[in-house]
Amino acid sequence: MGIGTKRLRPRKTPVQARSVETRDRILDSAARVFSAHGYAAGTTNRIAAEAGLSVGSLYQYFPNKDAVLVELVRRHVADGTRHLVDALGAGAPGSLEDWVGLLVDAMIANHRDDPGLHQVLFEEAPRPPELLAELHGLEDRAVVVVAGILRSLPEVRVDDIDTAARFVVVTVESLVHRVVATHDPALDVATFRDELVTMLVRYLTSPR
Amino acid sequence: MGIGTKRLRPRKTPVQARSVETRDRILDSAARVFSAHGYAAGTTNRIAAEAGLSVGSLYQYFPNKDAVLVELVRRHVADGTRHLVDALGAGAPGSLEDWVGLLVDAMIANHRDDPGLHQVLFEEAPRPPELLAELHGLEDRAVVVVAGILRSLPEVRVDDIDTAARFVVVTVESLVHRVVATHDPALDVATFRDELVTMLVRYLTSPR
Amino acid sequence: MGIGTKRLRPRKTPVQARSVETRDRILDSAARVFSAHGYAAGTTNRIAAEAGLSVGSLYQYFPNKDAVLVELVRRHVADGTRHLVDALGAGAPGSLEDWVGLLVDAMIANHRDDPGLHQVLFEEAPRPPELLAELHGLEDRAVVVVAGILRSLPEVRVDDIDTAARFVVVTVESLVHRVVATHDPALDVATFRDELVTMLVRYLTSPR
Amino acid sequence: MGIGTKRLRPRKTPVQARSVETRDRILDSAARVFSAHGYAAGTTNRIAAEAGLSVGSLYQYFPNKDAVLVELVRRHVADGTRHLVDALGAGAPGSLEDWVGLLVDAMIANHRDDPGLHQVLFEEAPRPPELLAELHGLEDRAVVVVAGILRSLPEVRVDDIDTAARFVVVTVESLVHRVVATHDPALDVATFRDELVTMLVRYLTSPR
DNA sequence: CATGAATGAGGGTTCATTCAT
DNA sequence: AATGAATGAACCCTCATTCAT
Repeated sequence: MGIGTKRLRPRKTPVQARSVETRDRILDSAARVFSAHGYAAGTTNRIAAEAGLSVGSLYQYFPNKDAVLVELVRRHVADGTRHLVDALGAGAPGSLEDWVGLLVDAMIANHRDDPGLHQVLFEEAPRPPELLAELHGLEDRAVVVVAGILRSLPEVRVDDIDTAARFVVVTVESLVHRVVATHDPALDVATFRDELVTMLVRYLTSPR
Repeated sequence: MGIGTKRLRPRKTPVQARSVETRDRILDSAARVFSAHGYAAGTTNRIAAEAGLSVGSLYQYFPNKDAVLVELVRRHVADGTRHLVDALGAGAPGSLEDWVGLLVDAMIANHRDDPGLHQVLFEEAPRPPELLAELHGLEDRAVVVVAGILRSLPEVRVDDIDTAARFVVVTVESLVHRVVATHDPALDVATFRDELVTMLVRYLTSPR
Repeated sequence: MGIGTKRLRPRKTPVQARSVETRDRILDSAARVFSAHGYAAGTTNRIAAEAGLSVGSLYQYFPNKDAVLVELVRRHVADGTRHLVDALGAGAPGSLEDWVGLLVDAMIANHRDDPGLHQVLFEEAPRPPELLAELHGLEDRAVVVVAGILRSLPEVRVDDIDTAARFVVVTVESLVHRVVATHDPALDVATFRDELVTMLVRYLTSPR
Repeated sequence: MGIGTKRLRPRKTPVQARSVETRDRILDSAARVFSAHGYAAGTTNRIAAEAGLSVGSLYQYFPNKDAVLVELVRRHVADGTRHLVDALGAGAPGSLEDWVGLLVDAMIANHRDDPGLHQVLFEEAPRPPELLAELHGLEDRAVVVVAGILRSLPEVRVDDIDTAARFVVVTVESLVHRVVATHDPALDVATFRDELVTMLVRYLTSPR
């Protein structure tokens, strides 16, 4: 399901430690190369060279260029998820504002790691359907978590918590992406963060 | 002014009706081709063929592929601006909610024309600095307009109207883009629109 | 003979004054364009534009680009011949050294008119066989003239006057071309001229 | 040094025997193709095909078409230099006439290898400034060598040996080029050679 | 497993030439 | 005669992918 297509499945399931390490090295250099040169100019030769390998070797770990991309996205998403889980799962922050702040900060952190790479991965590069499906799945999980939190907070007053949760997730993701990726000189990240938190809190607590 | 670089300036300034028409036909087919195949696969030959011309003719109207793209963006932006001006300038809608609704609807209309094209134009394709500058200029103008409206409405309560105006503009743009471009099965456009309006109204009117 | 090929014959024999004038205008601009941009970058469109015409009109006076080139060479050669005839036919200069000086100076004058054009015409551009034949014919005529002069001068002592005459013609042409066309910083034209005259005089007068 | 521009530097410095061989094969076929078709019609595809390779391979050894040309010129010049050094360095030929004959013969040999190629290389094709500079350097070195020889010969009587040496070098080069490259039916190479030697000897030995 | 030379389809772009007006 | 838009073959070059070693 999803990633089952033969075209994108890794050629070998890495069981030996050495293989895993090489695979990761390739992904790391792919990240650097894409981030620095963009998707189109991120050639497989460049990636291999950056990893200290020959192209041939790269093709023993990934069936084609897109597979590298997909794996990169997957890794990036996993990192993001970990950021979020770590942040939200750390303890009971108390107020809604605290929760929302946590959410926004985690998302910002996630994008800040490497804005260039993020832009390539989520805008410039072609995203095969299996990737989109996976991203939607991730969004769904995030919505579930957020909905759970919202339900636990008495100050939250919305008609439909699930809808609100999804809207919050999408909003945070889109806006953070927009602000970190675009280098908008008119928008300072700190004040942006505060306005975003304010907006979301008001959205979730205003009386009908 | 703006895109003054020789590299991207249209090759002939069309004065005769025939030329203008051909130019537009090229842009129309470019829109269709980019939308259907993406930027990289949208070859100049394909665009020309789709327009019922030969490549050579395309290059009599545009100095290179990127210039076609730039012109397309510019046309798209002009359309969007017209949408907005028409909507906001039509009359005095009265309440803040009406105004915000107008803004959101205009933006949705703008994206709905051709979501695929929008995605190519603003994400996938390379955007030369001139274009980015122009887009920032557009955003600035929108912020000025919105700030003017906010200032005229007594129910608006924010610390800094300019910051709020920019935040509103960016939010509407980003979220509408996200929802219309991405085919998120879990997000219905109608309810999304209502939630967005609600959120913005609350953001702008809640007591501090 | 020679220029009889259909491919290069001018499309119309210009009988009306207007036509002749336009033809010349085209050749003039071709000269300017070739000289400034080289043969490859001297496009027919550029030539026509420089002449204040459309490409279509150019093709009513010349069947193709090469025909323009050929005509240009022919004109250039005719000018050169006139230079030479004027110089050598002016009167009786007397000594061999005077004659040789005249020959060399005429050749230098001929090249100096437009070194860039000369280089394009005689090096860079493709020279169809009919052109080569014509140039050889020109050389032959020059050899005859020079041989006549040599024969009339008592100080000339060579075994075979015809061979010597041809050798002189070729030498003058080649060396002048070389020095004027190439911008050799180590070779001053004035001293070069003197050395050349000296060399030729010695060649023609030394005792066996 | 010399051709330092990135644009023309060979793509890989060949260290393995295989690579060197392929590189040479490409240059050889480039020589054949340029010689037969001229520069403009000597397409990279044709060159690659003639070498039994695909275009892609050609571009692994040379960054662009001009780089092939430059390398060809350099090789040609190196061959010529070797010809000359071998000839002049072989021993003490004795008389001035012997020396001059050696020089002329070496130059003829150099051009005879492939007259067509020579014409393309030094006339038709675009010569980047780096190349011109290098050629001037070569000329300078030749002038130094010739001047040294002239100085050692008592029969030489000229005012300025350096000027004379340069004049001799330029003359030999230009005339040999002219005669070998042009297929002048009226000029037999053997008699041309004798006349040239005669002329130079007289130039260098006649009493003032 | 690794290497890197080789492949070749395909892309952007130019320009001599034609032809409808 | 003149125009200039239109044509399209041909060019240079790139890069994902393969394969002999």
